[in-house]
Amino acid sequence: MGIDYGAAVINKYHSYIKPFTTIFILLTISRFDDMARLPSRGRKKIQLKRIENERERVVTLSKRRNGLFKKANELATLCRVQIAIILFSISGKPLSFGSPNVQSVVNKFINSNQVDQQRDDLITRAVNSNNETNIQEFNKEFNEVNEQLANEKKRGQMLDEHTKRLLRGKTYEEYVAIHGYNGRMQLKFNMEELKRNKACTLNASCGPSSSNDEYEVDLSKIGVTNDYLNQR
Amino acid sequence: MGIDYGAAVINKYHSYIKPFTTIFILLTISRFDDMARLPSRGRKKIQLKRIENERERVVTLSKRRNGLFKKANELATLCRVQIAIILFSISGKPLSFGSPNVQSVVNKFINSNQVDQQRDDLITRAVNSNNETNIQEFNKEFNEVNEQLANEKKRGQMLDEHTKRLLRGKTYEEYVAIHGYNGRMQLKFNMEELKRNKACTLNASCGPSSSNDEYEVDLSKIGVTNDYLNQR
DNA sequence: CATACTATTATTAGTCT
DNA sequence: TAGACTAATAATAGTAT
Repeated sequence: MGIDYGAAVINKYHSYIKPFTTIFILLTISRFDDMARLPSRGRKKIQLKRIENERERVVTLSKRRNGLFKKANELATLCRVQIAIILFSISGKPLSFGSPNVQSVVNKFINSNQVDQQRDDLITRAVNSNNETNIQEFNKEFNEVNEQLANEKKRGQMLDEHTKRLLRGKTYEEYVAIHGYNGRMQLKFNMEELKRNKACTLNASCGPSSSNDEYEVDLSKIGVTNDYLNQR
Repeated sequence: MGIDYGAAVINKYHSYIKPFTTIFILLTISRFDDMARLPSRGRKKIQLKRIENERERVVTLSKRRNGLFKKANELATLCRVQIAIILFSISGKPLSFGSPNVQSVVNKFINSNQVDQQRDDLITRAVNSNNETNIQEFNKEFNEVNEQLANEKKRGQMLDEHTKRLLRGKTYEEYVAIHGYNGRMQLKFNMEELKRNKACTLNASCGPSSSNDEYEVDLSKIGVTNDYLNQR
């Protein structure tokens, strides 16, 4: 941010600017046509209260729900915790997220709160129909990473082969194993020498939980409003 | 951001700068002492995988849990929707957030699902019956592949460095570009010669590296998918 | 409905207390 | 375990498609 337009570079590297210095900056700006015309349409601060316009409210719900579920997934991944979110849209639709799934988390929660077991069956069956962790999305990401891995491996092999050529058919690891390595490798290399020497020509195919006490979060300290707190 | 330090004002109001204009800016900077001395200790990007260090993991859980609950409260307030979050901490403690409260949201969820189930019981059950196992296995496998990728990249870097040493500071690609390569590299190499020559001593950085090589996986869309939305 | 864009605001990783 | 702090990264309001 700010890097694009000359002056911002100063901002990025401000820590290198000496104190009490006067600086002259010559800025030549070209092709600012679009920017000169652009109105300010970035994010704006909003009040933490119900959004009156319904269209806006629906869009905000959609966006923020996605953000919330994403955060929940990150939390589950980073900290390996079980988490479930259930919410109802404006039109009353139930939406949920669960890691590993809503059912198990809700069950565990109810059991830990010693709620009667009769409900358990209901929840188990009901939540089964709303497991929202998305396998297809996982598949996609998984495949992407796999592809990256394949590319890296290919590159590694290429480098391996190249190194082998240089080390007379041995891998770097093999070379080190044979010639010893005490944290400092005494290798000498002269490329001209190497190129003059015709005796050894190498080619490309060279072979070688158990607590029941519920934890209360102090909502007032994380920015949850008093109004909300009073509702409880 | 960036407004405080003079230069950034330019950035903020860049939309008012006329096209094809040459501008002289006189910037007088004072009291940059602190900034000049400050080390970089801001936020850093992290990988979306389990945090291995337990201390770190617990702190992250605490911080992000607060952030998540705050977001949930904002969503409930802005859009007037009912929402419940249940999560279990690393030690197994149940933590929850509910607006208006967890129990009512869970109950409503159960009831609405009972109705739904009468309609598409068979299909949803069939689709979801094995979700938990699949997701867990996927997570595991995904992380494994990610780890492999990290290792391969690290190995690639190591080989790169090694190759550079052999090729007098050039990468394999650079060397090929300079000396040509027609599918068969005519390289000569004499190891004895190499070992006798003492002019060039190479350092060993071969052990388990602690370098933060960054491999980036964009998981931004997990849990925020069309498929998810279409299921409703 | 979702998505793309951009300039903002919001969150948070790392560190220290 | 919980705050404070800072410099980053991440989310998103408003807009258009």
